[in-house]
Amino acid sequence: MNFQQLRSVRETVRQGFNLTLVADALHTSQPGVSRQIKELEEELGAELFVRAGRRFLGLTPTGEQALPLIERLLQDAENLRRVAADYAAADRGLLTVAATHTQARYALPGAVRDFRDSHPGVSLHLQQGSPRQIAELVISGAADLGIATEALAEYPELVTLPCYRWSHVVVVPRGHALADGQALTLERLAQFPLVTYEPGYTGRRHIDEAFAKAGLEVDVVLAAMDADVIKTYVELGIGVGIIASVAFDEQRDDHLVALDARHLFALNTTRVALKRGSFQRSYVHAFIQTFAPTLTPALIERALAAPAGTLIEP
Amino acid sequence: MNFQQLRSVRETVRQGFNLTLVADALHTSQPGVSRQIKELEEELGAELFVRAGRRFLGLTPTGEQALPLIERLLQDAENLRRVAADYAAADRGLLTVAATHTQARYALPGAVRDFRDSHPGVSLHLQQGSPRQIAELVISGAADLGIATEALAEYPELVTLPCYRWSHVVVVPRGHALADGQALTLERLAQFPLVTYEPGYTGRRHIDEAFAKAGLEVDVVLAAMDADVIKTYVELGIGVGIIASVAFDEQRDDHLVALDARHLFALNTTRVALKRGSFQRSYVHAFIQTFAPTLTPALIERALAAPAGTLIEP
DNA sequence: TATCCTTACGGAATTCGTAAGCATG
DNA sequence: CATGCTTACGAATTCCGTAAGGATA
Repeated sequence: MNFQQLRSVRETVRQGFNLTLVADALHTSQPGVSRQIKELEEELGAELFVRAGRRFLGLTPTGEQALPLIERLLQDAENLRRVAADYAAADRGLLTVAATHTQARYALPGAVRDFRDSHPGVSLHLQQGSPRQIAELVISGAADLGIATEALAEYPELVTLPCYRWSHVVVVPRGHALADGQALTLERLAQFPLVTYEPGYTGRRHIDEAFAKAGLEVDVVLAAMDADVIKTYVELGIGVGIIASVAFDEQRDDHLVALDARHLFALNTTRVALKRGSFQRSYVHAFIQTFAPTLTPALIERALAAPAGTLIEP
Repeated sequence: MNFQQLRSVRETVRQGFNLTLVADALHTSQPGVSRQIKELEEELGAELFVRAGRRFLGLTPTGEQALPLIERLLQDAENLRRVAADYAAADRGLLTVAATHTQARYALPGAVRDFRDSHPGVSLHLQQGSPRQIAELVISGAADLGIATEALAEYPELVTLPCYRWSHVVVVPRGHALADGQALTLERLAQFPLVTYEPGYTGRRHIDEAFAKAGLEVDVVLAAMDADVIKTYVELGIGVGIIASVAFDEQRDDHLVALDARHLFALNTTRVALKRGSFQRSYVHAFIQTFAPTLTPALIERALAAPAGTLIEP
């Protein structure tokens, strides 16, 4: 039994049981992968994969039970490397953060600046994507941590912890009818065409839920993945914008007016996600605590070690 | 990184940092072990062992943190083999039970007979030893499970579960002064020379505690590791015996009289011990449930997966 | 017939044990 | 000077990629 065999098995599942893709992903030859799997199965004395002739179709019951062990073996091998790397040079390395546009653009800059000052030896990579892409990046190990408001908590492979809560604001051009000082209600809002986030992004779910609960039909004339795009179209008069409050900047956005909307839409919680069972290097802890001071290393380590389903929060 | 390197590290710790002993234990050459460790340290970029010149003295902080990961890696490799073996031939294999003499002689025979009938393909090895030896056998992997009344719960590497409770009896030759029908008390007992178990065996702790609590000095003229020896000397008139109630057989021991002593000494709990984090083959679960029907596979698996310190009992 | 896995083969790299060397209590 | 780890070296094994083969949708 060796790690290359285990990697081949894990990657075969990840790549949907296509050994050719596995070989590409592992930067090796396809017959090599074929051999790795065959030799592991021979050593174990049991087949891990269901085959139809020469095609791989899925996992056998043995494979189903073996896969979590294989995942943990490879995770622990990675953890071991991290432990050593952390002792060898605690303040040098690579930190890959996966975040949504909103986080990367509005929430992270402060933490990134502070972290770069305190950890000049760590090179920081910022990956952007949808919440689900972020989750996959963290699960696959391509990113050390993910930050998003949606979806992350749905993945049992991830440990998520709350960073901060925020609400939406409504943005309109100066002089817009909604900016008349009267109370903002869902009913009034629903009378205008709206410009807001794509479904699955940045609290869009809470927006839809609020209107649905009030029995209101709304006209979303334009949906975008980030607040910059939304604000641009609001400035053009296309409709009324609904964006995260952090995404509004009094000075930069002085053509617009922001109207508090926390009484209209449920509060959102932005969460950080780490791969369950992973060991995190000290600078990863440092970064998270810079971003969300309540998330101490001890708390995070406890959450990482807990089995799926356990609730550990500050 | 490969498993042989990890095995070398684990064994080096187990063998007290003597590579020559490690080589023997792993059935390889001493320079081989030396190389495995060196290459792993080179790959990790950190030293795991503290050296004084050419001698190994102990673990570095890196090594201290790495060791639990290495242990779990090797355990999971073993677990993977067991999963596969169980699917390949669930009813064939080797079951090694480590137990004290008392358990092996008086408690286990029924379970062993039933298990042999139901699992003819499993060859059963019975290892005997002191509770601490039993614990070490299970921790090292030389035994699948351990059964004893003492000490097992002290090892964080083990998961222990209660099998049954029992009390002591006092045994005397027929016609002995204590067999006069009057109530048995610690005070009366303390007037006679005693023959009982060695310290650390079969509830001896509760015997000592009872006398100590009553402020009584006792004269243990002979201590033995098993009830057969004790009974033999009681028959010879050397003293009054205190043994586990299961160890008294009305018919076989008809030269002796057993006097109930459950009001004198605290109840004892015999426990089964498994290595924490291990996967157990189905016949191991079958054996345990034959011995202690309350210990279901689901319960045991939950206990095995729990971190040290968690209490999971029926 | 294109896709996908297995088998065959040969060179390269790795592995491992023996023998010799060296430091230390 | 005996113990215990490292280094050196050569043989054996293992590993891996290329090329060819066979099954299936």
